[in-house]
Amino acid sequence: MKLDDLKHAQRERLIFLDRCLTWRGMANRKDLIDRFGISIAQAALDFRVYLGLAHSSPPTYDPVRKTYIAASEHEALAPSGLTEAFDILAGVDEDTPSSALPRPERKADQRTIAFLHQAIRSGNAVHVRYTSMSSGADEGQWIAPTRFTSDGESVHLRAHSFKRGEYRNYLPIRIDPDSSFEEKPIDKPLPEDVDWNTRAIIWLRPKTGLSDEQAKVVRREFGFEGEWLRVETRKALEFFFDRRWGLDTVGARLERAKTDYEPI
Amino acid sequence: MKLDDLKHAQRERLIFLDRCLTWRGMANRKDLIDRFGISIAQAALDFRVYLGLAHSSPPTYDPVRKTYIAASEHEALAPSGLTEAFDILAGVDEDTPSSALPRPERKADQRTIAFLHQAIRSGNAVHVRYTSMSSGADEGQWIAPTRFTSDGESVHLRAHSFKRGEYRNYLPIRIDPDSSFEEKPIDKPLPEDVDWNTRAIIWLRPKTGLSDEQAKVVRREFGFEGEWLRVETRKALEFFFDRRWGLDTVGARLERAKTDYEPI
DNA sequence: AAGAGTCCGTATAATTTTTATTCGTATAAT
DNA sequence: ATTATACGAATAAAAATTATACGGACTCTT
Repeated sequence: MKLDDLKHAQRERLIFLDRCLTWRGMANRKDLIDRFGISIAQAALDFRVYLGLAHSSPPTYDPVRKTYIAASEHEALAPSGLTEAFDILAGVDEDTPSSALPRPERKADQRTIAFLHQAIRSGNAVHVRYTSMSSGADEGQWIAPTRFTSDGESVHLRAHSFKRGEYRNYLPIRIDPDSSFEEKPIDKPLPEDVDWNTRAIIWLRPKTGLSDEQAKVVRREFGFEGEWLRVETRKALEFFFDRRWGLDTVGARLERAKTDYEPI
Repeated sequence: MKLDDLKHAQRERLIFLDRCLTWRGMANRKDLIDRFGISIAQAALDFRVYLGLAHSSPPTYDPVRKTYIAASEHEALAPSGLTEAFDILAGVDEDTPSSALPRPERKADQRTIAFLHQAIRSGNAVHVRYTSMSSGADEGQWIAPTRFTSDGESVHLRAHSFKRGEYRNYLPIRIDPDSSFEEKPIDKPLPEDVDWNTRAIIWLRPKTGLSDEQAKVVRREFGFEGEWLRVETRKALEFFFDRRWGLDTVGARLERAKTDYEPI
């Protein structure tokens, strides 16, 4: 019996349960009931299924505290990062501001995104008017969108620009919603998107100048033991890396050691 | 009939369906089947329920393209931001690197987090050894944890420091996993966490020096019409704001106009 | 020391959700 | 014409979930 053998709904519930045990170290049927709106009986069944799955380090019921307590050597069924599981730890008050810092949410026009998605699917070129920060609004141009990407901050459109003769990242929000979005087939095959199909392996190390003690903290914080932390992405996204990881700020605690490229 | 009247599982499916229609502009039963592992029959039922709910702007079936197409004035049942719905647009290839830039994942020790969570729940003080970046490891100290917070990058612990006599934000990863985590009741009531209970209303405007044209783009990008963008958070989290929003970088396109504080 | 409250557990039947299966329609591609 | 792929609808069977009732262990209050 494995987690994957279960139906989607129950699997979701058990993963939630697993995270409660992992990060809170405790769990109740009530947790499941509150989160998923199921009955007590079903929550009890879920617990029993969970106990069946967690044979390596099963939680135990503590009658004094009236909860299940995770084993001290608890092994998560579906490992998760702390950031990912933050909602499990954060108490939610409806009225007051969240306990999470609000993120800069980029807006986007649904219709525009749907047009672009459509063009990607059909493999057509599409006509858009694009405003770049530097050169201002253009007169309209044909681009061949290939996919959406994300730098963690906002969503980008990866597309071949016929004007420039290369692949570029576009911000959908800067596409005029009143563009024609006219589609046309691509006459000759596009060149390969080399940067997309190149793996960028970035090796990071604690910033030069940190004391040994500090470097040790940084290593622990980012979870690497040896000299370097290895991060893998695509060359096409590498441009966003330094900003996303804060390497360009004064308080940076990591710096690049080297970068390897290899075709995918 | 409303979305909230449904059971959790079906609601999840309809929200997914809603997002497909919103951002892709199209949806098939197959989308539901692939995502949730349900049967064709159930997917068909879900579609019918969705059509019943979306009375204001129902999608229509296009027999030529063999899909449902969102109405051009489609109104989302459960509005979502583009970032949030990115996974709906991103094609997932198992083997190749993701189309999203990897984020710096902070590690954390599960056992430590569980101890802290426990202390928060019971309202006890807890003994920890903390390593700060500036002053190095300490000899151990008592803190009274109150809650977890998040700056979007990593998770913090909000706690009253007896040593400093004030509330502070701690990084759980910097707590020595071999701390005693001994608990003791708090003898006299803690002072109020004023910064936590103060609302910080931050007013942002397009950065001085941008052209009118550029300012217009910034306004559209962050979704505000008037002079300012209003963002609300807690004073206790304000310290992280500028970095999170990139206001401290050279390429910043927003700047603070003013900040108002009011008790919550 | 007794009683209330809360968590747990089990078990049954009733209900709801989901599946499996079959049949029929429309469109496009070969 | 045939095949393939979308769709819809209807049925019975299977599975998941609920409602309900019962009992045990522990804590807290009276």
